[in-house]
Amino acid sequence: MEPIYQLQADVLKTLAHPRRLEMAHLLADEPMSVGSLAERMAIAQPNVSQHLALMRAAGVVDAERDGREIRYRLADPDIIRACGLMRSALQRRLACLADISSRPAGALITAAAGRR
Amino acid sequence: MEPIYQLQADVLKTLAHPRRLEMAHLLADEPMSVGSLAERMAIAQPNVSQHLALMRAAGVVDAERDGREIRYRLADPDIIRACGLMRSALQRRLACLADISSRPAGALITAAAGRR
DNA sequence: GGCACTGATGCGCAGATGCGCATGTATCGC
DNA sequence: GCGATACATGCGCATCTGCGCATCAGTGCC
Repeated sequence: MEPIYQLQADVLKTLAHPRRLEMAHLLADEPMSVGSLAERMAIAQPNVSQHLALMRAAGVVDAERDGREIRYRLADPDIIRACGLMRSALQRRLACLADISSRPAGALITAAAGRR
Repeated sequence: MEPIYQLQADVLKTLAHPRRLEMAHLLADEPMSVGSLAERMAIAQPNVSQHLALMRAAGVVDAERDGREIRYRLADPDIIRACGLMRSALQRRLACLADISSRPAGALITAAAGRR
């Protein structure tokens, strides 16, 4: 199997979590400290730290110490750009769904069931 | 939390597996039956079937019966296009790495993070 | 109907994930 | 050095995944 699939799967797995996705989104706007992220997202600091450690290991974000804070930022904007494209596609799909919401689901998002 | 993050996380999670990624890649080239996929990828048919079921539930692929075969194809090429963009970005990173060093493959990701 | 073929599903197990919680570690001001 | 601040890490637990295996279900052909 092409190694690129394994690498990409690792990166995707890292991004495949709502909170990490939101983190990436926030960090795309501006670099931020762990505490700021925890506050903005209203979740526990150790949890934020763990997610960031994963993203760091996958090369999605970079960390840099700044005084007693540690500022995280996106390591590769291209990756998150691709993410943004996907999000657009999904939003089109959501809009389309909302448009004809009374339809035998079929192809479109059984995950729409996921839309809670 | 924005619901779009949950939806996208579900799709990403579906794609975050080397085999499913390869499947998506193969299906992007041409629609294919379960058996063909199993043969091309040299993995067991039930395994292929399970992966396809997941991708189908996430709306990544569509299924259509054709005689006694069932042909799968990509449901939303845009999503896989975004995937392709990400892959390009990662390949650039790989190339950059190969340029610099001959490290053990396991260190690739973190090394890549370090290199940027 | 009977049979071969194609694909789906159920089961069990080993390994991975996400989280809360408590605790460890590095930096700054005094 | 000491305390406070800002993150990281280890642990335990409930849950989820991926896989092999055996088996079930739908279709076409005789």
